Amino acid sequence: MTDDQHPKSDDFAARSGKNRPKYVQVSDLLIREIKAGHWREGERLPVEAELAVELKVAVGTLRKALTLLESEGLLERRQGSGTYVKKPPKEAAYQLFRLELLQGGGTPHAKTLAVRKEKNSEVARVFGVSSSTLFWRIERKRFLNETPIAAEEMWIRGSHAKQLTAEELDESLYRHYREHFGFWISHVEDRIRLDFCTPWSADILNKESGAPLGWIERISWSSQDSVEEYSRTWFDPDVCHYVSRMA
Amino acid sequence: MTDDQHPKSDDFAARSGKNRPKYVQVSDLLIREIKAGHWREGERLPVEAELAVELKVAVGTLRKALTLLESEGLLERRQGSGTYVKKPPKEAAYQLFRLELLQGGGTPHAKTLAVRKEKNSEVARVFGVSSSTLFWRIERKRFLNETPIAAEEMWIRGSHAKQLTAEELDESLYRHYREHFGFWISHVEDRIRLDFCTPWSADILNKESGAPLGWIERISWSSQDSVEEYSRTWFDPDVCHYVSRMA
DNA sequence: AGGAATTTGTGCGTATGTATC
DNA sequence: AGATACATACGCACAAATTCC
Repeated sequence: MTDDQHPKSDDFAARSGKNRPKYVQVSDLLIREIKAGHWREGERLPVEAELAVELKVAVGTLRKALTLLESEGLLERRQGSGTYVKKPPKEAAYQLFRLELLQGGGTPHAKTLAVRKEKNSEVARVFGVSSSTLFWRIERKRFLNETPIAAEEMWIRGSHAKQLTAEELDESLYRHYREHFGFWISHVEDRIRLDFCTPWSADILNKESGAPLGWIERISWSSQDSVEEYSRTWFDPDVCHYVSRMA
Repeated sequence: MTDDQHPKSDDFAARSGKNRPKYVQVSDLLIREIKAGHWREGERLPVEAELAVELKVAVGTLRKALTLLESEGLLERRQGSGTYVKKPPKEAAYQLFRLELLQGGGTPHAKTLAVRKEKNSEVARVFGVSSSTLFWRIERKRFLNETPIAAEEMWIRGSHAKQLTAEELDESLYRHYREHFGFWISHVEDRIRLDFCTPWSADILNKESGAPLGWIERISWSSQDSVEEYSRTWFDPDVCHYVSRMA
């Protein structure tokens, strides 16, 4: 870290074309260190006093950077204990799942029905790649408290795995992505429409063909803002509904 | 503000049974001042140095309190200018509206059909009040780009107005609440289900009775976490869909 | 247009409280 | 109980943005 109190031409500022405050530069530096694997998930960082000396900044400045990173979810700070690299949320497996039983709640659960590699020009358009690109297509049946509630098909980039079978896929695909493919979903966009039972969904949901269904089309992005998943979920409106909270 | 650096028995701590940090006490104090109308919306607060002296805290401590209040959306701080009491967002009229045309987008627009005062025990339960409480019930027709897309009925507390007619209600009820009733909606929860055209909704949406419809049940809270609105929206799935983004 | 005054933002350093180990 | 580590609090100097003349 450069020691000019109000930097005007250090490395980062020069590259980014901006005059970023020193505490932001420090936080950027720490982000790079963490992503480069300098500290592992869950590992404790050096204590503030040490790190401040090492980076040649005042403790207060370092603290501001650490606080910023904590607010962004990359670090966890515990008084009396230390500052830790935060693990991607383990319990967040179903954090982005928005279906609930009509009476409220329910524990999500999924069963993989089929996995195959294929091309799909419509899906390729969503991902913004060439229509000859191969995707993994995964079909699943979803439950809340053992009640079948939805049929689902999803696509991810074929490049993530050479082989992929139903057996090796986790309950939570999001966790599988993180632990086996090295990325994780940070935000999604859902469109909820109305559709009708096809023979496929009727079979899975045990409904008569042609009955009305809720239909969720989801695009999922990684924290780098790249599209990493596209999915379609047909849910049975007799047993569940979609819940959305916003501020 | 008490001047013990690490307060152990000031007014607030005594009342709350906790030892709150001084900067939190300061922010609590400022919240009370603002709510009491000591400073109006948009008005500038005294400069940091003055306010710090007045409250008998260090400037840094005051700054931490002000930063906290800014993060909570009560204040706005502008370098070189001052610290201002934030006005509730004007442009947020349709911020919480989540229906879009199937092809995407569309400008929201609403027409009030009927307004009347009535009791409704089901609605009273949502508000958490006695079932004999009177509510205003407002029926509206919603459009996107002049296309009729939804029929809506909503309830608000009867106590907000003695009289209320369709003519005096704004396009945006949320704005009307803010400007005439003195509260505003800060967060909502939607449940999206499937329903079918009733004679009423069929008439408004120009559909045949019994056709499937999307159904949104919404509970809206003010920033004080009190339920202030309950609404039901039936939307035509042939022309629009519900969109939800989350991180 | 431009410079001075004002006001918040950044940065430094230190002392002490409080939670954890 | 003692050592360690983060949290709070104080105060000062200067930068940057805004305002005003």
